[in-house]
Amino acid sequence: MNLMATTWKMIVGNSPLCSFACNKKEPLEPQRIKKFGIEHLRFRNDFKLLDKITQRINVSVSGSGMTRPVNGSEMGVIEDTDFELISGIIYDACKEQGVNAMPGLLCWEWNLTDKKNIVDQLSYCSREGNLGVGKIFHALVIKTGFCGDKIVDTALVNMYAKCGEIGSAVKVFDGMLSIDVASYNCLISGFLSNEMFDEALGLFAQMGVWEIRPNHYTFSIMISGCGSVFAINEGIQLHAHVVKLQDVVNGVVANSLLTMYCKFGMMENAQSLFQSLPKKNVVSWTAIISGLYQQRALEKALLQFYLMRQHGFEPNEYTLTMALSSCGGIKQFDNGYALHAQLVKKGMASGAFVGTAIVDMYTELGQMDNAEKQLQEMGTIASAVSWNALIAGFVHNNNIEAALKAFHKMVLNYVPIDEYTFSNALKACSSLPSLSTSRQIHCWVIKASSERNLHVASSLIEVYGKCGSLDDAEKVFDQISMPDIVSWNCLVKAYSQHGYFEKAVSLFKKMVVEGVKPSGSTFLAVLSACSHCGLVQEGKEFFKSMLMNYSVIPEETHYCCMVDLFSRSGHLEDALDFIKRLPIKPTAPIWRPLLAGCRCHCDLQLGEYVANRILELEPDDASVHVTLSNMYFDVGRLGELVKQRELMKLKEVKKEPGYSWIEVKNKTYKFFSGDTTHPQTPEVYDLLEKLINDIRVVNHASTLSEISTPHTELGLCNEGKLLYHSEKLAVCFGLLNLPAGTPIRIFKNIRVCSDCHTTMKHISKITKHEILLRDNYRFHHFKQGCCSCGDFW
DNA sequence: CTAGGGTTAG
Repeated sequence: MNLMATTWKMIVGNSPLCSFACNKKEPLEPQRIKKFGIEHLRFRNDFKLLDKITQRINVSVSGSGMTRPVNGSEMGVIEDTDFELISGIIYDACKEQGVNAMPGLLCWEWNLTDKKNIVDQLSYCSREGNLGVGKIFHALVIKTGFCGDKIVDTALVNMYAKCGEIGSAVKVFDGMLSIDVASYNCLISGFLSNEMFDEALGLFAQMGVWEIRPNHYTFSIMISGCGSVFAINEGIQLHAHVVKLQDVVNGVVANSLLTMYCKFGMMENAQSLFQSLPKKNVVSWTAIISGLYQQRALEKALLQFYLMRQHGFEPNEYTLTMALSSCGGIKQFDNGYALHAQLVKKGMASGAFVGTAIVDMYTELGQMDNAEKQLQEMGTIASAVSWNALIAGFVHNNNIEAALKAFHKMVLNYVPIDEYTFSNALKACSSLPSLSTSRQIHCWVIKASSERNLHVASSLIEVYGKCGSLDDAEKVFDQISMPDIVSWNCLVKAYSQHGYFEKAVSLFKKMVVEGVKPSGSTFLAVLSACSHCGLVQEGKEFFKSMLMNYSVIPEETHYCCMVDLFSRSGHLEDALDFIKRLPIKPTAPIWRPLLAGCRCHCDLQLGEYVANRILELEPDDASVHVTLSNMYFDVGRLGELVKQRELMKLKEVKKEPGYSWIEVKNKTYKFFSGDTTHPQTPEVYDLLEKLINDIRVVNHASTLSEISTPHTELGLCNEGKLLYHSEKLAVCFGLLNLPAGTPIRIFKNIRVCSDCHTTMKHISKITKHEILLRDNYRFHHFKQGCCSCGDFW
């Protein structure tokens, strides 16, 4: 206990929870006692099952050997000979409820007149959460006249509380003839597990009124409840309380305090409490490891794990999963392997939880082969969670094909699909992006009634946004009852990505009105819309309002967006000025949009300056040389162009992600993606043109991007630039400076003049227009003339 | 009647 005794006294003195010890009132009033009989009888009408059973129970009329249906006044008077009959009925009812193996019921050795047996059965129902059977036993309790017995009634309270029928628990509790601390504990625990913290607190305070002293059970329950609902004040008061009543300080209470502080994130308190524990057990160690783990203090968690082992405690499944996950999180390859090896040795590696944690660890370490192998080794033990971890791993590691394959395999293996699966699979689709696959999954989502799950809905909005199906995105959004910040952001982003600045802003305003505070991502979306629409003034105002009106602190990405806003619109000096006045040291990603702006607006001098700044920060960045070489090409300085290309090649070779591939008819062609306006191999052009229907555009590590029809779109690209154009074919990359993963659109028969392919605006217009006109992905055929120069729009 | 605890998604 790290606080001074006086502090505790102070807290105790002020605590409303500490009143019980001094607040003496009358014991139970007589009315309460009278009431109880009626209360219990009322249950008969409350429960269908109870009715059913009372109808079916025949009671022999004493001495006559005849039976007739029981009536109300005879409740509770059953003769011994009827118990076998009742047992049979209960057995049948249990079977109806799908309970085949009620312990004790099958062996028929128990006696229904035995109170202990009934209590045992009720506790069994509590543990299993089997309300139906519990109610049958309640009926039996009434029949046998055990109601009114303190222990039986307490067991009933417990049963209803644990089965989630808290109202009935309260009823039984209110009807109890005499109440002791155990009954209170059961109901308090029931309130807490049904998320009724205030009621639990009230009941706890009420104990004092009846002069019932809380015991260590009570404290454990209450303290753990405080931890779950983040009731810091109450928790500390209870701690004070426990210190005051030294007789209740035991290991269990101390452990619950420990856990509570961990849940509050008050790790210093937890640590000092932990140090002061004379007898630490596995629970204490687990609590502290878990606390550190949840604070994402993974090194510390791992250290604690090793300390635990040094102190001779055997780690269990729980500690092991946390240890594995920590190794993954902080990329401790060696420790991860060592743990895995030990687990294999102990035969624990294929356990459901530990096994999944191993899968997850390998995905975090980027070793998807090992992750997949582990999943295979788990065989049928592998749960939906294990599969989800694998799929998410593939998505994170940008292997979309493998992610979808794993999803498919999951389905083939009859692993139940859940909301995590949907979310992961949709994420994979949005990386392609593939509208047809997304729609298929959406159907599935609807069938599984998961469309209101926030994660799934947001994934759907995202994927429809990526595919350009803004109507669908909006429809999904409208179905959400309580959209949260992420769902809002997805929708704002969808509109922003497609250049609907006004719509994005009106959504922004709407979310503010509806009381959702915009986040960094919201501003990113809005700023990027400004940037692509050339709205410099609006962008500047939004940027200003971030911190001033919404207290969102701008981050690197926002700075990039602002630089892009200035650069794209030709305000190169403003961009430079903005960078120079940043509160942080400018990074390469902040400089890059300015370099792109220099190219578009033909400022070679500034371009060279910016290029050097980027190369200072990231000497291996080949794309800088690509841009520079193109700029030299533009002004005809071929000597320098060649120099840059040489530099570029040297670096690109080292940096594989600098390449993309185009796969045509199973042949793969490499091309440069650093700057997509860079001339490609003529061979690639020819094939593109000839085999447009077969095109597969592939980027970076992924090996497959599905193109379902020639007019759907997919692909990944950094910058929205015209990749290639001719009279017959134009491939536009992305929607202008959008993140990797933005769709590539393929247009046929577009006439574009050869000058304007460098201007961003025109592509944005093509894209926007195409989307506006899109009707089941039909092409839009452009008229004669250039959209940029010919004032087509 | 009581304490503890892990893995997956937007």
